[in-house]
Amino acid sequence: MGHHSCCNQQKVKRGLWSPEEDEKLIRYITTHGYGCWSEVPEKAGLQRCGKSCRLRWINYLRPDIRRGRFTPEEEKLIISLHGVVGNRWAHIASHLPGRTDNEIKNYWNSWIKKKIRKPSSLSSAPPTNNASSLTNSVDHSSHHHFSYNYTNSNQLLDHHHHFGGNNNNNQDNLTPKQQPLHHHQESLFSSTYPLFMFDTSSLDATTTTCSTTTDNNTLRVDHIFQDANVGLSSETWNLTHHNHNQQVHHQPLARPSATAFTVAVGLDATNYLPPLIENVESMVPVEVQSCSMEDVGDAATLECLQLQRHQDHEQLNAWVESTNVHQQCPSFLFWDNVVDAQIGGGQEELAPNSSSNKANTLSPFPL
DNA sequence: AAAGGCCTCAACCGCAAGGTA
DNA sequence: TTACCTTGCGGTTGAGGCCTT
Repeated sequence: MGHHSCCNQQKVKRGLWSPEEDEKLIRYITTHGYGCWSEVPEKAGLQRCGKSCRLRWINYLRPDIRRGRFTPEEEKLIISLHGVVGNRWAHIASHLPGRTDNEIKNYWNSWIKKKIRKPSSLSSAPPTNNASSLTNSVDHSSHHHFSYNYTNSNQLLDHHHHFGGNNNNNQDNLTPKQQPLHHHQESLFSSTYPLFMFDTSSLDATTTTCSTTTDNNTLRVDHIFQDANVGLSSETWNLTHHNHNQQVHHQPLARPSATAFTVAVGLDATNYLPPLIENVESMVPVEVQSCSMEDVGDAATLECLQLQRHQDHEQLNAWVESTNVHQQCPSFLFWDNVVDAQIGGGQEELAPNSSSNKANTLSPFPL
């Protein structure tokens, strides 16, 4: 088994840490800090690699670590966040003070297994998927594709929405086994729904819709946004961040073939979760760039988002009209209550490029 | 009581990104 | 520009404890 470059010394110890090692590491870190982890083992008198020391400290020894069972609140938050960011455990952990990504990851994996093995607690639909299909779904999300294979697990039925340029792939085509999905959605959504603005130009039937193309009866859906307890603080939304995020690495939010999902703005500022804002912010420049909305510009995008956040549909419609966003980017689509529409049936066609510009203006989905 | 399966979680591995010389 | 190093992240493994039969 290969070793890391930092761990290729013969004397490096592996495996569980002894109390003595812990004590050495704690003593060293508390007195010297950990400027360079690669130097820590030597200076602390440990026969470990720096990486191992770092992991031990971060996941176990640091003083602000919080151990013990997850509270229901934490659990809810994890579920919600996982639906938003997928397997980005570090990101999720940033919302849970004292919890580590490793802990959350372990918890999630255990939780998944537990739910899989308890089909009786799941939906009325008979189980049609096994653990492997679920594992696949997790793998998808780990690549930040937000492509979830929804099993019959009620717990795992993350809220999701489909984006249709083609209603042939909508719910009408679902088998009876798949249709109860909306029931789960309803139970999992709260009353406040996020609002979306995204580019539908690159969408196609195979990548954007609620389809039945995957293994067995699994429903594969591009997951955009699932939890309503996600808000955007206007204070945090500024062009500085925006510009910054244009330079940083963007995690793709859709499959590479469909750079569809751009802006998700929560409406409930009271449930503001700071790190998610970063996520939201990071989505915007991608679309701004891809849509060639130079004339609309960053400031206008900001304005748009803020209007969305305040649910000021009238002003937002005015904004849409004034900026000629439809002409410049006809594939942009705005809507709110997308979730509501999906829950409520959502069988209407989504027509981002319909003859009427109204179809692209801000109006409840479906249009 | 014993054995086997299951579950939890600490730790490791590989990879990618960022920094720097 | 490139190579190397460090750090951080997510996936995976495996030891040990717990549970079931």
